[in-house]
Amino acid sequence: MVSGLLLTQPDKCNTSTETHRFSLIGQLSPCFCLSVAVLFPDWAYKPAWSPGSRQVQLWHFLLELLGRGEGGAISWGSEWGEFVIRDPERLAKLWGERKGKPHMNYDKLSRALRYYYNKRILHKTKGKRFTYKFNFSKLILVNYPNLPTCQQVVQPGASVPFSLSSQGSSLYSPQDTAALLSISHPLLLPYCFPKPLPFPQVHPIQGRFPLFSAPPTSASNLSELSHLTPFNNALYLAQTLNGWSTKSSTGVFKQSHGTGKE
DNA sequence: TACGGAAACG
DNA sequence: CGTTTCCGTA
Repeated sequence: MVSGLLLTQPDKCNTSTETHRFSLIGQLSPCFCLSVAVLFPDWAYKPAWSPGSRQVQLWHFLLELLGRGEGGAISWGSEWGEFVIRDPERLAKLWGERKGKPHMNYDKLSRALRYYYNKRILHKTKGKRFTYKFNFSKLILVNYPNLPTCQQVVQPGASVPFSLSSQGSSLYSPQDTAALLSISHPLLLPYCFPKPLPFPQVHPIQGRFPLFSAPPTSASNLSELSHLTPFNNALYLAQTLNGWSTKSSTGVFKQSHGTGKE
């Protein structure tokens, strides 16, 4: 399933300059009753706000707003990972404030969103106005050491990456729904903030989870994986490589599988 | 409303 | 590099 791929060790080491698109990590937590090695894309791994380093990226910001159910400006859509920008200009203003760009507007923000298409972070939900979708479909959370139990992970009523309102929730008891969600899409954990957080402060996750403080920097060999201490690596996101069929309809696939441009 | 090239910026 | 800015095009 995941053999034969370029691997990186998600801790520290900065010797190699090798490019790495995916990183590999240990095993799923026993919580998921599985034991598999999984890959995750670097975009999903990059820390939101490392102490001294990286700036907030737009998708971090979006997840933050979505996670704390900020309301008005943006909210989850009906499908998994889908979100709707309810007030584009307000969202742009918030983003502008965060980035210190007072002249931010939706035109510019949406350009930034469009740059995510090729990076596979987002794609557009066609036909639905102001509606985009995160590439969460194949994301998996693994190896979450401080993970209490599945039930505690996502509480009923917590913000999840799709709206619970109409569908599904009637089928399950709140507890079941919570457990179900945490299993099927645990990725959202870090973004399900119990309360609004002031951004540059210590992320509640950050202290506990190395993932959010130490970006992956180098490549390592499969053999080195044996040195990986599962419990040092806290929260991992994974994506299978064959996921993701976005632009099939239009047929215009710009930079995909070795097909030269032009 | 949405897309994407191009240039510029920090 | 990840946008920001601007703009022609559909």
